[in-house]
Amino acid sequence: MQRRLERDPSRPVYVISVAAEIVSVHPRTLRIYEDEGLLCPARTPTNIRLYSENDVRRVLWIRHLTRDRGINLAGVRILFELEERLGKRILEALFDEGIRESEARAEEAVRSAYRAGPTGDDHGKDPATDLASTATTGASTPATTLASTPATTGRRPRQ
Amino acid sequence: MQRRLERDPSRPVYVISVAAEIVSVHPRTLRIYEDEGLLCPARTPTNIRLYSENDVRRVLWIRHLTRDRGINLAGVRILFELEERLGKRILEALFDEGIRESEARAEEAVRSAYRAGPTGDDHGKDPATDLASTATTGASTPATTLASTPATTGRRPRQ
DNA sequence: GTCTCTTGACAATGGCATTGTCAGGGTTCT
DNA sequence: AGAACCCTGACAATGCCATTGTCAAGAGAC
Repeated sequence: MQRRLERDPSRPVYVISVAAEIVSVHPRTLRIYEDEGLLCPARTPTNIRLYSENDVRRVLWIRHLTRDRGINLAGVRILFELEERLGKRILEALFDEGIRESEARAEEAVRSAYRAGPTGDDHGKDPATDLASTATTGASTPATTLASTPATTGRRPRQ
Repeated sequence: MQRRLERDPSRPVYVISVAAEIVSVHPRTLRIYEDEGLLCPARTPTNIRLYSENDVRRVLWIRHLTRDRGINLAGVRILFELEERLGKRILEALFDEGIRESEARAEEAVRSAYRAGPTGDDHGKDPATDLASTATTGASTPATTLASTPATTGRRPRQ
């Protein structure tokens, strides 16, 4: 049993309050992102959201695009759509600094979350063991920086 | 002397009031688009804006993206930037209906403007004859639907 | 000389993003 | 059982953005 598996970035581990704290947003905001089709965290069999490290990265991307670049959620959705359809790497090529920055912040955030889990870091057994896999996560998630759960592929709540 | 030249879509012909009427926006809006770096119409030697058919198309694209798709100007700017850097054709591939629609509307608008010029359609000699070419228009404009004046290449007023 | 254009500024309107809260009900863990 | 968290859905406040509109002072076009 290798430790590598526990660090799988596509593995859903964070409950919404933890994820929200990691990326410094209100849980409400994460739900909104999901409603907008920008995010699609896994769910437990009992319907509780679980965010992976990739999900966290994705959220940080959204924050970068909206807060730093002034793009609204509709624009972010289009960009993610483009990323998906045109073999990824589109945003990377364009916003190198942005990526580096976002990546660094993600590293930092996740790391600090590992160090001290103030709310519910280790609340019992591994939440990822009994995963629903209900979401549209196609078991793939090959991309490096973005990717994770391609919410844009699944249902599109809003056009 | 062929009529073709007079229909060159990259040829700056419309003064701001005419262009604004063609695309059904306030002249103020066109100036804002320019300030935002989304548009870069040519200028006469005396500094008066002249919009080409491609410029008009570009504005219709902006309107489509903002009004129909809900994307804000920052998002539009990013998309145009991507179009430029990644060999064009990006938005086309993604929004086929959108393009068709926009194109149709542009055709319609320009055509109707040709039929009846209410404000100042043929106000004297050809405005394009004494063109400044001051703008960043690189004499190229090879792309079909979008292109025209790649404002994103020039000065970037706002980051 | 009159009309339109230029820039720059200010303002009003409506819409979006984010945060926040409340209610009613389910889940997890002690 | 009880506490703490999650779920959905709704409502509201705040602040920012997009668009339209106007005014002023100056210059170009006919």
